Amino acid sequence: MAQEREWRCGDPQQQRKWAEATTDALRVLEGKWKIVIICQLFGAKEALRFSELERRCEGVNQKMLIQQLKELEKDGIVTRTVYPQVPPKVEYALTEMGKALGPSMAELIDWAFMRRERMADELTP
Amino acid sequence: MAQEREWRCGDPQQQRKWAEATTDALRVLEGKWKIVIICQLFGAKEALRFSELERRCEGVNQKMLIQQLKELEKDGIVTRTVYPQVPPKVEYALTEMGKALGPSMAELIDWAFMRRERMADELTP
DNA sequence: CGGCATCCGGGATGATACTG
DNA sequence: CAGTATCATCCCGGATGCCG
Repeated sequence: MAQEREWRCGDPQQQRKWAEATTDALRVLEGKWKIVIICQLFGAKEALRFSELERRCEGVNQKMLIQQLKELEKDGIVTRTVYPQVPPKVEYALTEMGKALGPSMAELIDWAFMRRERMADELTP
Repeated sequence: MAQEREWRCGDPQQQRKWAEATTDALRVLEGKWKIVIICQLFGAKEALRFSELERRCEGVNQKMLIQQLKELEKDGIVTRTVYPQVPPKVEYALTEMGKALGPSMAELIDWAFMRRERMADELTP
């Protein structure tokens, strides 16, 4: 949308260039749980507590979740807000840069549903 | 688009349901190079030779590329075509399921460009 | 020469117990 | 509740060899 897909041309030189750009940017999303985390934060439409995030990212463990959240925070994708109270409360939300991933995540979630439907179809033809 | 984003509602029960669906589907994209591979195949608009793919996925090594391609093939995302000739020629292309990831990958690539621009802006304000 | 397999070291990931 | 610490495991990367 923003780029009008001007990058999708046949010029090898140009392709090499955006290949580099994407590889570089995708490095931020590297890590087993990052896309899952972002999808969940995006779908929730609001900040999520650590425990809630942990519940939604099925199969993740505390250590990994914390680590990946730290990296996402460092890369400017999520914000971490601490509420000084007992019991402790920490919320995570998407930054502007993180929210900009929204369209992509939305399409990804649609794909997930489409895929699940097709998988179900194959079992009952 | 396909789902009209009907999944993006406030109902906790519903959210838990699609959280599970997405987590499950995203497992297919798990692996350090899979999204990069798909992005490159999508951007190329055509089948790519192994060596060409290797060149475009900057930083990958043969072993990893082969492994990830095998998993993607097993999960029905890419097809592998062998041309019996010397020197050997093997081409990889997206399946229908793989092409369905197009919109998401396109948005992802746009995000990559947007991010690169913003990173450059921060260095020269 | 291009595509692919195998062996091994190091770093990422996971399971569990523990703390403020 | 939200982390930290420790140790086991597995994925990843580099090097090397094979085969048409």
